[in-house]
Amino acid sequence: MDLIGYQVPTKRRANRPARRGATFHRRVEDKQICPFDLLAAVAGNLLQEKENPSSSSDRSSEKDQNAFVNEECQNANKPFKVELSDEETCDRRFQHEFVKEECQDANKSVKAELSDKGSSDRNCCLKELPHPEIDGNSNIASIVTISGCLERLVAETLVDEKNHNELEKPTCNVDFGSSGCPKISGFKLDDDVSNVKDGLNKFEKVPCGTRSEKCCLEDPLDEKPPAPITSSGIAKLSGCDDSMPRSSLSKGCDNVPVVSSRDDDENFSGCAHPDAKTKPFRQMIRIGDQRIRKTLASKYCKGAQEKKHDTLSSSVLDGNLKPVYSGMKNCYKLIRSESNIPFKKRKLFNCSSVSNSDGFIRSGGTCYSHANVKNRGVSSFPRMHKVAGPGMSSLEARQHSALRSKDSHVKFRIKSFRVPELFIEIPETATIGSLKRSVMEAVTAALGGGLRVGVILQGKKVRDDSKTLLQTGISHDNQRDALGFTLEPNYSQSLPPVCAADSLHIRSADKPQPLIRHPSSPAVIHQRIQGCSCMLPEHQATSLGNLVAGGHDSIPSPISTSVEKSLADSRALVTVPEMGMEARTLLRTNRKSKRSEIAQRRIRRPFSVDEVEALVQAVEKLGTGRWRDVKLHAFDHAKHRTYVDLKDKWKTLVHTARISPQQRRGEPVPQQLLDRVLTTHAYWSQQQTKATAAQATNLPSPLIKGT
DNA sequence: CTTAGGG
DNA sequence: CCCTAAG
Repeated sequence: MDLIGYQVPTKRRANRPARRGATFHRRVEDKQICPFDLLAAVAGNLLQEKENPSSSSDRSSEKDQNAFVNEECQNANKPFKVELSDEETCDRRFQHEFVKEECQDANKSVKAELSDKGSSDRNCCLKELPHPEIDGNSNIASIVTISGCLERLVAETLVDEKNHNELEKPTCNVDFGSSGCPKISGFKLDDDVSNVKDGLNKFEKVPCGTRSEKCCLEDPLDEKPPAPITSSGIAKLSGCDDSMPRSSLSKGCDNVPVVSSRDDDENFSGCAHPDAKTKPFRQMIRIGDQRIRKTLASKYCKGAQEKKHDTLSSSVLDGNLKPVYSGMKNCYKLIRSESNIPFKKRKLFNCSSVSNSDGFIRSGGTCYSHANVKNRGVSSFPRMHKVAGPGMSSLEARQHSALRSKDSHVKFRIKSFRVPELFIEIPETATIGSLKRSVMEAVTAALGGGLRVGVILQGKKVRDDSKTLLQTGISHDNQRDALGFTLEPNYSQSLPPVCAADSLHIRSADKPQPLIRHPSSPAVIHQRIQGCSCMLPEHQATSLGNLVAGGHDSIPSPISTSVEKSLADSRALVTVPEMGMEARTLLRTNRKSKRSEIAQRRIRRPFSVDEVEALVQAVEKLGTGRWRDVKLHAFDHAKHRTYVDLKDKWKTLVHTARISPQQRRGEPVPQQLLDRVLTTHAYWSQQQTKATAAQATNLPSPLIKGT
């Protein structure tokens, strides 16, 4: 479940369903909307829709219009308006809560300390954003999201061990951000570690997926200090919205179905209490994504289904997990977490998604690690790597954690890089084997395509490779908070591995639901299966079971595992991005860096000789101006080959045929074929000319004829 | 949505 | 491959 990374919206074209999506994205980008906001908005919409199903369609368009407009809530009139005054706010709050829980035993006064900050922050509102895709698309076949797309690496800087505070700081600092609240120090968990551990222990047992949430808190880079969850805060929250669909977002501490509606206030507040919090919080954390998904799902599913979800989630989560916590925060948080990708979380995602066979187990481990991290995270980083455990997939690149020394050296620890998200679209009728192969291809392509590392500082990409760290400003502590690494795919991939069979569309039963997972990519939408909601439980359970139980045996290939997971995931809740997929990785340290997102281009798939042959044959028959027909005749099954692609290929073939063999690159095309290309091209060109001439001649006037 | 072309 | 203008 956690596998899902964020999804980055991709631009799509022709076959690609998603031009609109692209537009959407652009808008987002243009507006500089932050992914989180977007996510929040989406969540909000979903929720809203849930509440007002009838209006959803109408609204969608409306949303479209308004959508990203606001960095603030412009839609005051909207029934469901949630605003996020501050992205960070949410996080803070979230963290804050977290902290509280953790610290409560210890009697830490985090709350108090943080409180001042908090007042303003508390309002976490989701803006209403449009999620165009949601409305529109629905029929997407089964797309599997293999992995989270972005992997972010976070560089952690460690402080000297000497200074305990320092150690803690990294985490805290990050969280708090440059804003630098001294208060953060209050955060120290060291003392409390033991207590925390207890909590963590539970945590550890939990399935990995859920855990990721925790990471958020830890994520040094992204997170800000939690806002105090003081009563006022709570009040605010509730205040946020009457309209706010908290219910959907949050579930009470109890098992109330997410769907349930607005009774959250109580729950919410309840959560606030330390007692309740602890559990709730954790649960919530774990549930994280699931929760969200559930929520979304819930919209579509009514009543009974909801229960299932809950059940599911609980079962999945170990039973202990209850959907707790109140919603907005959670949702938001979740959203954010993904977007922010606390590295820890990412890690989880990575493991699950990308990792191999033991993926799950592994991820479990990861989670574990998270837990550990948490404990230590606060206290000491060193352990982090432990978490990774032996089998991290190749995908993960671990690095050293860094301690900043006083000397001029800057050390970084990169927990892991994630493999860009992979999307696979495959017919439902495809075999598991083909699915595995597809995944393999996708992964291979992704890895083989080349990745590059990007450095992000203070939310900005550092493009000048010649600058020194010092010049860049990385040498300072404060800097580290803002330092991030990204793995940037050189290409985007959309795998049509199973292209042979076109993807089938989702059955009637399924309804796609769009979710936005990835904040950074504004328009990521996932599709969910309506029926799915019901199914979710099963799927999840199944998936988990499989993972847990079967993990290894079924592990033929790492990829397969991940795929399966993802599959399960997708089924469960997940949404699948509509279109293409993008793979990209992004890391950003500061919250604002989210924007950095890149639309990726489709993966390059050189034409095989067979394809060229088919193309030539089709063109010989149909001519050069009928690419759509050519596509239909010869590449109807190859989803990844659009008529534009065919046209382009023909263009290049003609060019290739005209140049000397020495100048040709790539897989050599039989000269014979090239000859046919030239012949065909010449023939059709002539035909075209003739036709034109004839037209001119016949229709207009003799004048042209003369010419 | 298709074509046609330039990038 | 992508992006766009045009039809």
